[in-house]
Amino acid sequence: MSDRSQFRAVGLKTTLPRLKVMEILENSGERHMTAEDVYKEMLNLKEEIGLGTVYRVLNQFEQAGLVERNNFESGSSVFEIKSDSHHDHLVCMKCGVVEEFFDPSIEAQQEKVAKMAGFQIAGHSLSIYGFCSDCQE
Amino acid sequence: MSDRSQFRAVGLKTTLPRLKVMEILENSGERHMTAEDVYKEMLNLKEEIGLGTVYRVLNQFEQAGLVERNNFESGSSVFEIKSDSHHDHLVCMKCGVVEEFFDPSIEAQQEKVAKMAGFQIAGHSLSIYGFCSDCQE
DNA sequence: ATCATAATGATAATCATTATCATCACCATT
DNA sequence: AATGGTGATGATAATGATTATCATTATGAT
Ligand SMILES: [Mn+2]
Ligand SMILES: [Mn+2]
Ligand SMILES: [Zn+2]
Ligand SMILES: [Zn+2]
Repeated sequence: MSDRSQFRAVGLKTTLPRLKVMEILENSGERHMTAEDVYKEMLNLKEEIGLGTVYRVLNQFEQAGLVERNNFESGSSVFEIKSDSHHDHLVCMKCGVVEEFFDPSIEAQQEKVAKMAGFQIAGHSLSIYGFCSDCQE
Repeated sequence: MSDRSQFRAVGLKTTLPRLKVMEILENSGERHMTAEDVYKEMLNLKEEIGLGTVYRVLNQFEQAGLVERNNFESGSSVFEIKSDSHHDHLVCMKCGVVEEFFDPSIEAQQEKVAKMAGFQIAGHSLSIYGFCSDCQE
């Protein structure tokens, strides 16, 4: 479906800033961008936008379930288009590259752990920090 | 060993602020405190200290391996005395209670995932968010 | 085309945290 | 025990990320 109809579906007006932010998230090589990243890319593309609008729009997209926020220990949130399938992350502490993975047995064990503790799971965040193959030694 | 000798072992002078911060981390019921939490508790106990000093000292303790920092998605870091054994966390999204767990099979799977991706693991952060047994319905 | 309403952007404000720096306290040495 | 060099402290200002405000503007239903 088009961004236009996506927006309509979640009750957000179709505006140029929203279209542009979504377009950047979809087309930029980076799958995990900070608000600042999006803003700078916007300027690159000669688009006018306020940084505050980028933050506001990203929050709305998150609320609406269109994007996902992740907090790697970098000080600022990163956003990515929300896909139908869940995944967790491997983060390189040198070059910053982020790899995604999904491990069914880890997911299953989390359920068990939560049940054991009497917790009703709403979500989880698993980030493995280390050095990617290009950044060792 | 005493805090005094712990400090000496990592090259930190034994000062009143450091002793007090460590004491609060050891004796407060809360196992996961923000810098602000520590600061307020300090004031409760009628101790003079600057908030900046709390931040500084907590960072030094972290650097020295005496305390551990965790970033639950709350906006501010929480600190706890570093224990010899690693653990991960279950965080209640309503009352904020934090439970700790250790699951060997999850730990082992993480190693496999990292190996598969060519990553050399340095650490990881797993937080399960949900509702504790007291906060459901 | 009109118009109520939602959205934008410039700006100020907030929040957590860190940097500065003059003063002070710890502790090895005398 | 007194001294002195160096590390530590606390008041304050600064920073970085993010959010709030609000007058102006754009959207979309009519
Ligand atoms: Mn991802
Ligand atoms: Mn813990
Ligand atoms: Zn790397
Ligand atoms: Zn609870």
